Amino acid sequence: MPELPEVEAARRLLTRAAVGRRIVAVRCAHDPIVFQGVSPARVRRALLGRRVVAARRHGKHLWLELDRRPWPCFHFGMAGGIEVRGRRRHRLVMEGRRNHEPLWPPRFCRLHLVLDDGSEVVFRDARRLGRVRLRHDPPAEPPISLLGFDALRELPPLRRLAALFGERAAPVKAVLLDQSFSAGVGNWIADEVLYQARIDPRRRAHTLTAAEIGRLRARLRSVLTTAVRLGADGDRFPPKWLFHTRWSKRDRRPMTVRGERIRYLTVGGRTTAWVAEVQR
DNA sequence: CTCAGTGTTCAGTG
DNA sequence: TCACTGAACACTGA
Repeated sequence: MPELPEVEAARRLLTRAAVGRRIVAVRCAHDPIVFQGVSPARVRRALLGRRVVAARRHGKHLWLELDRRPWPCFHFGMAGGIEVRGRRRHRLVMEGRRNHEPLWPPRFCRLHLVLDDGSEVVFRDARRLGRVRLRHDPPAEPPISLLGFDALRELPPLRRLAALFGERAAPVKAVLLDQSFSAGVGNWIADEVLYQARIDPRRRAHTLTAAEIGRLRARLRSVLTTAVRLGADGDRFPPKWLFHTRWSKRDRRPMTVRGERIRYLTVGGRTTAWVAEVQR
């Protein structure tokens, strides 16, 4: 379920588990879709024996900086994630594992790394919408070079953000979802931020007032920092968040905890939850 | 059984 | 050029 907070949680997990470690074994599925045409042999050659220097992220893209290039770059698609098994303890980030599923490596494992302290790192992706690429200079190469500002670390100052919105006629939600605009914002974050900022998701971006953009910016920052602080664990998100309606969408009358009726429509090709009485 | 989905890309349309 | 639509990808869970 990967948007920026989940990818950031995975980055922090990798930082703890893998940075400073050497890769002593590599198991790689033969999957030209997930691996973007790169053969398992090439992946092995790139990773085996390397030391991990850092784990980096931009938007929803994550990569490992190694002591020699190329470096592996990950995108989680709709259902991908990183799992780590420490020497002693199981650690599980993204995908909820079914109860009583003792499997290791986990189902849908695409890439399996063993590190020199005995811990293991797995990239898993049930739907195969995720990607693993090898890059010599990730920030300078696509797809990462095509991304806009990282919505967590690089949120532009109000004036600049207003100027960027001023150039766009598309619905504000579509603009937020555009990764070449704000990298890392996905469907639930866009809905959450627009709800909290009280802005109708269909509003054309260039019609937003300075006050509205100010609210949008403040809510984007607070939603992201809160979600990251809570380890991207939706169960711990504040009860007032619209996010929780994701799980009750099939209710006859989905409501927020404030008793607001939630409506659904399609904006930017995506299902959009919103509250008509609040968002203008 | 059917259908939508926390994402992206591409072809086709207006 | 911009913006939108639908399809495709492959699987899960409601």
